[in-house]
Amino acid sequence: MIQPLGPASPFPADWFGLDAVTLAQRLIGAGLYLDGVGGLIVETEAYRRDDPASHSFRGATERNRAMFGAVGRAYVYRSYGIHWCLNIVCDAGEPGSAVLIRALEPNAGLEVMAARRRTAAPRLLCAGPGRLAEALGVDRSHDGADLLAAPFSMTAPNGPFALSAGPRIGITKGVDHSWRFGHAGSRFLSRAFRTGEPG
DNA sequence: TCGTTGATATTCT
DNA sequence: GAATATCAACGAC
Repeated sequence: MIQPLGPASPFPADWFGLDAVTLAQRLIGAGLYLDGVGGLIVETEAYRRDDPASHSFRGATERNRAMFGAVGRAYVYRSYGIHWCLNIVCDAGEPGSAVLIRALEPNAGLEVMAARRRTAAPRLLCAGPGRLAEALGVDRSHDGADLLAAPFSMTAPNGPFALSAGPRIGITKGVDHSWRFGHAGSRFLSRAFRTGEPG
């Protein structure tokens, strides 16, 4: 569990101007809430414009247009026809980057999440991008929404945290990058990391 | 605990 | 038509 060291402080909006890999690491430990329901980010993945695994690789389309818009906004897409997945758009000079939020350590609105997920096991509420979106109530209506304005809110990480890194999950291209990051040893991850070292 | 598989919508070829 | 940034149910051990 991530132990709070003090009161939550606002998330620094200028971090959204960082490149996706850096932001993906800094987001670990940050709070993410929708209508007050959510928790602390424990797992992320970075996707860049020049990255064959990224939805933005072949340029802007109707689906991915949020990735080419303002930073700090949500990019929400349908995964495998069933699930919604939530990204945070960022930009280090060239549009088309985002960080996929893969898992939260839930700490607010546990009852609401349990009802939406039809399970009360905290470990299974937000462990995976599809589960996380279902628990928070994220859907297409949130595509393009500002993560620092209602109904969303974010808090700064109360770190530093020990990070794990490894290859991204579920992709067939760009597998040579270790752009998946997590809070080392967290039990709320979608999957364990093979090594404990950041990369 | 592990591996396999079906469900399902949207995008791109 | 094929592929997909996933999940849960199920059966074999």
